[in-house]
Amino acid sequence: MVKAKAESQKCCTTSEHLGLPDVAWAEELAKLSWALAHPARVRIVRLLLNRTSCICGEIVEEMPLAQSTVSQHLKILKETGLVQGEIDGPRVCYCINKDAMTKLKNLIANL
Amino acid sequence: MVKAKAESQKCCTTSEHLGLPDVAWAEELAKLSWALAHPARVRIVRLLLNRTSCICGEIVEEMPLAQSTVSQHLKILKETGLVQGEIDGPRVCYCINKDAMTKLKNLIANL
DNA sequence: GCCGTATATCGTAAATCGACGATAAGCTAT
DNA sequence: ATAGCTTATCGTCGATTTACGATATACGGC
Repeated sequence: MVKAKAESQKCCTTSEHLGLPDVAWAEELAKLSWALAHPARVRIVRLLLNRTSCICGEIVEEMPLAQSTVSQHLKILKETGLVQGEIDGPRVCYCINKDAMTKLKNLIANL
Repeated sequence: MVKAKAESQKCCTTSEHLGLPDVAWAEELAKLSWALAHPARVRIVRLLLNRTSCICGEIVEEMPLAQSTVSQHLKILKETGLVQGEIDGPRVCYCINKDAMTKLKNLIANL
C-alpha cells in the first residue's frame, strides 16, 4: 500500500483536508476506498449495515465464496477499521465501526 | 474484478440501491472505490477538482512518479469514468466527470 | 479429558497491480 | 517531411490480491 515517503514530496496544493496534509489525507482515503474496492467486501459491509450485527457464519452463507476467502475479506475490513468483530462463545460477531464509516463518508463527501 | 455469475446467487437482502439489484450495485461501488484505492489516483482526482482542468504534463510534475506510471493511473481513472480527457493540440486536458463523481458520492452516502 | 462446531491461518497457484524505461503515436511548426 | 514536444502503450519485473483446500486454533458441551 505504499507507505512512508510521505514527507519527501510536495503536496499537490497547499489545501488541507480534515486537518491532514494532502499526502497523508490521500493515503487515508485510498486505504478506506481500497477496503471497498472488491464487490465481496462491499456486500459484507452492506450486510452488516442491514443487520447491525452478524455472526461470521451468516456472512459466509450469503456469499458465493469459500469460508476461508470470506474470512480473508473480513480480515481486510478489520484492518482498515471499517468493521470490528467480537468473540461470542465459539463464534464471532461482526459489526460496522460507525466512526470509521463516518470518516469514510466525510472524506468522500468533501472530495 | 469477478464479473458475471451475478444471477445465480441470492442477494444479501432484498433491498435495492439506486435502482440496482444488490450484486450489480456492489460491483458498481467496488469499481468506483477501486479507482480511489491508490494514493496517486486520489491525489490526481484532488488536483483536478482544484483546478477544473489540468493538462497531463502538470499532473506528472506534481507526482513523484514516472510519466508512464501517471499515464496508467489516468487510464484507470478514465476507465472507471471518474475522469475524462480531451485532446488539445499536442497535449491532453483532463477534467473530472462530475456525473461519475456525484454517483460515487451518492453510493457512499447511501451505504 | 475429548468431540463437534466455528473461525482463523497457512500454503499455494493464478491473476492483477504498480512501477519503470523504452518505444510508439499524435500533433505543430518549421 | 522532419524535428520536437506531449502523451499513450509495450514489455518486464517484483509485489500484492484473490481464491481455494487443508490445517490449526478456540470454545462449549458431554
